[in-house]
Amino acid sequence: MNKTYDPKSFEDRIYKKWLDKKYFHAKPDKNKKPFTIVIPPPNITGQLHMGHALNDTIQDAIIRYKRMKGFEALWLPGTDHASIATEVKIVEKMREEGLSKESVGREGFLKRAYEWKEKYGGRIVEQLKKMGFSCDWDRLAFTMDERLSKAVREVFVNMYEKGLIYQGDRIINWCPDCKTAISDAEVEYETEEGHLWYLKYPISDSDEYIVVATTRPETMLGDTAVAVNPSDKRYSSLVGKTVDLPLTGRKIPVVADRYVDKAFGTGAVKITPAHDPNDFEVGLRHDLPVIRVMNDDATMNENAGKYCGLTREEARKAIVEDFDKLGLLVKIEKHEHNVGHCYRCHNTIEPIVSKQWFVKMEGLARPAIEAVLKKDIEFLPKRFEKSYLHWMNNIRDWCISRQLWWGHRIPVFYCDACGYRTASKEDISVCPKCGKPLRQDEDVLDTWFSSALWPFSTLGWPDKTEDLDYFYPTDVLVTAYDIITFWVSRMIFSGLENMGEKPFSTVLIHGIVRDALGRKMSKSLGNGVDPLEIIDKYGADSLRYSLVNGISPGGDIRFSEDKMESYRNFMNKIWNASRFVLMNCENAEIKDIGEVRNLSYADKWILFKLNSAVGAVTRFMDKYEVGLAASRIYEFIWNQFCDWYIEFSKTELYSDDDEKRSAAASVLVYVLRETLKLAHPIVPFITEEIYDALPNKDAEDIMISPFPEVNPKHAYRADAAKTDAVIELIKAVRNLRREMNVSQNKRTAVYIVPKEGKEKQLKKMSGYIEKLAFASGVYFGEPSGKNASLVTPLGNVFIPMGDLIDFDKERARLKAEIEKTDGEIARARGKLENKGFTEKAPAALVEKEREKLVKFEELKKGLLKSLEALD
RNA sequence: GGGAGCUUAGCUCAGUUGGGAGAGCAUCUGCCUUACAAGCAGAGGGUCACAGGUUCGAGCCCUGUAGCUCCCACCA
Repeated sequence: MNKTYDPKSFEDRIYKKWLDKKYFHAKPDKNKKPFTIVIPPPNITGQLHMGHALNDTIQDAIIRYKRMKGFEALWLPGTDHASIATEVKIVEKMREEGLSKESVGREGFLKRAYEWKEKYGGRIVEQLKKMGFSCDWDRLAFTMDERLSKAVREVFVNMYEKGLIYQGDRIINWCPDCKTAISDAEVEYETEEGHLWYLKYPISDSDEYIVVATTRPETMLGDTAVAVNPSDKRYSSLVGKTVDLPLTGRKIPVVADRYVDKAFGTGAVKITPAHDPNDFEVGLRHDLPVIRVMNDDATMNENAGKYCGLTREEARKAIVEDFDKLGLLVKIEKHEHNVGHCYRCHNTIEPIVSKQWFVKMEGLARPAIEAVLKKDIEFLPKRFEKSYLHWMNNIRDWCISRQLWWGHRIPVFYCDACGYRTASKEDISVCPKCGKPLRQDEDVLDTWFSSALWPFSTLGWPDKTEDLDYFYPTDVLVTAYDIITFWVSRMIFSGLENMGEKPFSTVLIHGIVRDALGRKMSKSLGNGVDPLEIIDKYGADSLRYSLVNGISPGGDIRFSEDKMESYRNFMNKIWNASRFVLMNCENAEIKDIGEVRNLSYADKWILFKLNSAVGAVTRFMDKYEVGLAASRIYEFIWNQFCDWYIEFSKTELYSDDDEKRSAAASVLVYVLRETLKLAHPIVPFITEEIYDALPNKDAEDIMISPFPEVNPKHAYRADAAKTDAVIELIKAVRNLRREMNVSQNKRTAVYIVPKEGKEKQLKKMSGYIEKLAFASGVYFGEPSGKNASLVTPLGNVFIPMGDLIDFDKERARLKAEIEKTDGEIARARGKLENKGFTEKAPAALVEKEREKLVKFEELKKGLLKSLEALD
């Protein structure tokens, strides 16, 4: 083995081995229980980023754990066509070549899009493999695969026929740059410094005016009413009258509507149903006409009269100037407000009335809410249920049509000749009514429409497949909190509606990966970190460990290279501990753990500690607490196995006694093997590489070995406690030496006067004490002369240090110890004198406190004696 | 405007049924001890945001306050 951990020398080789042996492939097996995860499909636009690395490391840890636990574990991978995101990128690229969508046409565009998919979809899969993820690549899915597209059409047509999908003229969020509708969830609001214009609208046939306040003067050309609050006395006389809308020559009514806030602006609002969502609602209530004054590119249209052709910004300027000229501009105030932006291109959204397809949400939301309320589906951590429920409870119909080309084309066919319209699972070209040619809807579906079906479309639905029967519903869905509404909620109602069954039982939420300063990683900031570069530098296992160690569900994590180094060091620690074990296997007979006789205290100690680590890690993994499992493994490997057991074992390994050597080496091999298995779900490469070199393997490869179980034969609680006490003694001696400024390479004799009944264990473990407390020898009995001394639960310890010792220093140290002990005694007494405590606290706790008091009183006695001995 | 979360060592964060405050990194000191200097041994460092309350006992439960973060809504 190499002297240091060198991941590049084995990671790719090991991944290839797993692939060759088909270990990732799952198939229905009646003798095993299924465990299924579907991957949140990465977009084909991008490459692997830290968010994927985190998300998928959690999933891989869970799926590998379940696989080792004997489940038929399926992790189903795939990619998302990401309709708008991809289309934006392709258009950008075409623009660089001097091309446009129009110039290449729909077919030419789609050809390019599929080429893009081949190139980038393939790249991201390769990147996932670099991370060591155990996805079943035989089932790699893509949202626009023929199979998945079939599911999309099935769902669309079914819902269309049930009346759950309808087409309507409604106000939607329009992105003038992407030239498509987007859903409410795709709008991001940002606070902007704007203005509030106060405009005079003359009341018809009078000298009166009503003043309205608006942030969007250019939309006044589409005004079809002025609204005031019904209870607003200032305006009650005007309700029912009309105003002469300036610049247009139209007369529009003054209406009363509760939506108007009396306190804002002038308490009078201009109503533009075609360009404002609230106004649209008001318009419906009062049956107002809808006048669109803008084109799809946000320039003014023919309804804008002389302003036709201007951009919205130019029109605003011109209209305000014209109002001013007419003496109708009252004032302009600064006004901070929120403006919607497209989540893809970041241009300002224009609310526009347009004909779009919608999913009727009310009936779909109800069972989706129920499923969570009755705990059919559980969120981890629970608090995210609230935001899910809040969203579901306030849901509005989902706009699913997009004026794009890249995506699932809406399967609705129109006959222009006879007006026939139908949704069809198959492409049809001739009108069944009149025989004339049919025209398919030009639009495509929202990208989330297909990802909503992911948990079952990837398993073969709508066909009744064996996979679907066996693996659905899936078990846990792992995702960041930022797509709960986009994706998780839509999978839930889609699963319930189409499968009649929830898509998963648990939603495990994690946070997002931030940079070292806590900022979101983003392209514009340029603070993103490429996981592949990190893998290149530190290895995939180090990266995986750094991402999950210590995380808690729902929490964000910060990424820094400092952390990377410490986890790389941990990998190196595992590597070297293993190297030590393997080196010592060479001249000792390795027996199965059940065959080893005469286990030492240290052996029993580590076997006991292993058991409790296995128990804890299992409990954590069962609760999907990967972060806690990782920390527990770290602690066991470094602080127990390496720091203590390996050091203990050296006294046996370097002895002449074959049997002792064999026992120690056998325990080392066993504990290492079980530890590697414990860690394998998180750090698969290094554990596989080492396992391969191990004698006494329990499987062909670690990946398919059984996960460690608590071994009931190793319940050595009492023996472990004895070793713990010796460890405490060793630490006390080290501490004392250090305080006395004894150099580490200077050995000192250690004398022990054991307490009643402690002599046997101390004698048995004196070799450990000698080695680990830097002793020249361990002797029993009290040495003559003056010494530095310690009072420990096992007995009094004396260290004669001759001229080295600084008696004043030792006196001061003992006095400080005594003072500390006095504090402890006072604390324990105080507690025990408190009747409330002795009467109400659990008896065991009170007893424990009594024991402590006795212990500290004895300690003080011993310390006083030591102090006296110095005089 | 509504909701959620956070505030613990210099930094990043754990702390799961309330019973003597933890880790990693950083800092300081000493060690090339034949697995590992990507290491070993030791040390310093915290009124657990603040104020009340419940309790024999609160980092943990309740109420309030302050600061920060995020989500939802989008009053023109």
